[in-house]
Amino acid sequence: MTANGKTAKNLQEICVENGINVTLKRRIILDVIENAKGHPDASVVYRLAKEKDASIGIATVYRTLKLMRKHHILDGPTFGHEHGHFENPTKEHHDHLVCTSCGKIVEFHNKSLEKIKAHEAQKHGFDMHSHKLEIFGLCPACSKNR
Amino acid sequence: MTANGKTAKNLQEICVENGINVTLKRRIILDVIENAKGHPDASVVYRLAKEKDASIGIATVYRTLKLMRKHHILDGPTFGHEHGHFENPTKEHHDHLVCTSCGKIVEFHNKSLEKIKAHEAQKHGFDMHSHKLEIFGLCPACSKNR
DNA sequence: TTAAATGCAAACGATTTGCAGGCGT
DNA sequence: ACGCCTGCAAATCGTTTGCATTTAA
Repeated sequence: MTANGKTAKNLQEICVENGINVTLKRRIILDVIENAKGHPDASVVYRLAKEKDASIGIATVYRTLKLMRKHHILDGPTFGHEHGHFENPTKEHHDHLVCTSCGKIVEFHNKSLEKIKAHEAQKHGFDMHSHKLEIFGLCPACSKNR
Repeated sequence: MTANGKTAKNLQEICVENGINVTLKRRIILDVIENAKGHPDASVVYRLAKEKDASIGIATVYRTLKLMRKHHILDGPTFGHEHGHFENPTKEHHDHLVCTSCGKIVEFHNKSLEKIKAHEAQKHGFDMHSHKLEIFGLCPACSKNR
């Protein structure tokens, strides 16, 4: 947030600050992401970008997304925790801190958090049967190495 | 089967309650998951299961895990967004209620929740850069149809 | 001119599926 | 005997990479 209370930076500006060369294709991809509803995946971005510039290839989309991740400009659930890890539900519920650099996972439990989850579900008329919270960031060790 | 529904059930019991045929191979896989440290993925489960029964194939592991997910017995990333969805960090954060029956998604925002997230990250020395909370259950409409 | 960026297609790793054989009831 | 369960290998899906070409500073 800036002093005037508005988030002023767009993705393109953030890229420039990070020394990323914002090419035409990359600009199109960034535009798509900024204007996309919800949480698009690579194929959605590809489709939307292709509507604006039919010459864009899927590889460029992936390469651009990866570049953004590397600079911590974009991130998302599966970034840093790529595929199918499972949880044993017979253990007591806990939430996760996930290090996006080394993959380290720290479990924690917070009663107030659980209460709020239940409350939000009830508030929207949902019959909750499970929930998952993941917090992504840098663990102390990786944080130090920057 | 457990005498009362309150004491800790193991995965095998939960399967029986769900009408799942617990075969020898499946029992081995369930054992592995219950005793595994941390958050194993399919290949880890496969490796550990194979130590107990060398004839187990990777396909059986995947089929078993999928079956568990279908019955909401195992929780995994597959529950929500399977792969590469990402979030535009310039937008305001929100959490999700996901209906496991019809797929409906309701977004919500809760300031206390956000505070607790930040607090937990800080408490464990994590430099948080994103987070995701998903609450799974039945939406009002699907809840009514049961 | 030269390094970075790109498209295409092949490669890759994780997961799924078709099929033929096995097992339990 | 019948249908569920399984292993194997091939297929599929999302993602990455090698290479030749294009682009832009």
